Amino acid sequence: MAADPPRDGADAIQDAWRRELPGVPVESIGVITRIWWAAKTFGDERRRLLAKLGVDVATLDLLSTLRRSGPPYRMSPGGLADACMVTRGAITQRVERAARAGLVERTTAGSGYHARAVTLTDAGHALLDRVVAGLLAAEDRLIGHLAPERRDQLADLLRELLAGLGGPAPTGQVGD
Amino acid sequence: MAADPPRDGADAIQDAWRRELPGVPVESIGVITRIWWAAKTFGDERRRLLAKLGVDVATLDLLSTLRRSGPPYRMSPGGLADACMVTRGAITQRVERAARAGLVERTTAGSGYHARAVTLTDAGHALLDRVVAGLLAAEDRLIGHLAPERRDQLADLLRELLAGLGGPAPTGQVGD
DNA sequence: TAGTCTGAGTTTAGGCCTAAACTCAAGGAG
DNA sequence: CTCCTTGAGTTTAGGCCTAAACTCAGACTA
Repeated sequence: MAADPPRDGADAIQDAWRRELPGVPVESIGVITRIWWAAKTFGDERRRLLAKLGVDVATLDLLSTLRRSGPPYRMSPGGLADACMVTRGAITQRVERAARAGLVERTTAGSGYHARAVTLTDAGHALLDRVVAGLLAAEDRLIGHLAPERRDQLADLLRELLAGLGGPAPTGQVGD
Repeated sequence: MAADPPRDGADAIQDAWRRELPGVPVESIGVITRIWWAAKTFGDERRRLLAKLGVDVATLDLLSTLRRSGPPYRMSPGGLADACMVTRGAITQRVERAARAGLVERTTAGSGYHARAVTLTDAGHALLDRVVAGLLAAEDRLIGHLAPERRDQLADLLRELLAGLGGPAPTGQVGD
C-alpha cells in the first residue's frame, strides 16, 4: 500500500466540520479550499514581486492582455473585460490608471461611439517586456518542487475541472 | 495513444507568449493560470450565493473560523489573522463589521492588553449554521462533474503543491 | 526604577473590485 | 421620421484588502 500523504490544513478543516456539523458534505473542501490557498499564495507572491518593480497586478494583467493580442496591440474595452474576467467598470478604471501612467492610450479608432479601443503605448510595451520574463521565471521557481510529470498531471486535472465549470472560454485570457 | 484533452485558454496563453516573447519560460502557466481561474470562478460563485443570503465572504470566513474552533468559539485576533490568511489590520476591520452586525463580540477575556479575544455570539452561530450547509452543498455540485477518483487525484496533487509552497500551515485554516 | 525593546492590535491612506445606475449612439418598428 | 430598444461603456457608491505608521502594555536591562 502507498503511504498516505501527510495531512494538511484542508484535512483539518474537513475534520472540524465533520465534528462541529455532522452530516454536511465536506468533500468539496479538499479541492476548493486548496485551490483557494494556492491562488492566494501565487497572488500574494506576484503582488510583492511586482510592487518591487513598480507595477500592480491589475495593470500588468491589462498590459499583458494587450501584448499577447499581438500587433497592433489594440483591443476594445469589452474584449478586455472578457479576457481579464473582470467587469467593464473595472476595465474603465484600469485603463484610466494605465493611461495616466502613459502605458496605454484611448484610441477612438474607427468612427462612432462603438469604436472605442485601447492601445498599448511604447512605454507600456517596454514595461511589460521588462517585467514579464522575470515574473514567469519567478513563478516557474515557485512550482519547481513539483516533478514535471506531476505538474503536467495537475495541469490536466485543472483543465478538466475548468472545462466542467463552464469556466473561462478559450477566448478569455489572463495569465501574465 | 490517449486522446489529447481539448485545448483551453491557458494553452492559448502559452502559445501567445511563445509567439510574442520567444524564450520565456511558459510552463508555470499551465498550473498557475488555471488555478487562478478556478479560484476566481469559485470565489465569484460563493460571493453571489452569499449575497443572496445577506452575508459577505469575508464575514463568513471569520464566523466559520470561530465556529470550527469549537467551544467556546473564541479566538485571539492574531490567531484569526493566521487562520484566515489576511493581515491583522484586515481582522480588525472584519471584527468591527461583524460586531456591528451583532455576530461576534470583543471579549477582553483574561486580563491586560494582550488578552483580547473575539467570541461568536448566538446570532453569529445561528447565521453560520444556517448558511454553511447550503454553501458546501452548492460547491459540491460545482465540482460534481469530476469523477470522485479524479477529484481525489486533484486534491492529492494540490496538497503536494501546497506542501512545497511552504504554504498554509496545518494551523492556518480557512475553508468555509 | 527609568529606559527601551518587543509583540499584539489598531488606525489610516490608498488601491482595486463589484453592482447598479446612468449615458450615448446605432438600428428596427410603426 | 419618431420612438424605443439594445448594447457598449462610464460613473458612482460601497466593500474589502494591504502596507505602513502608530499605540500600548509587559518584559528585559542597567
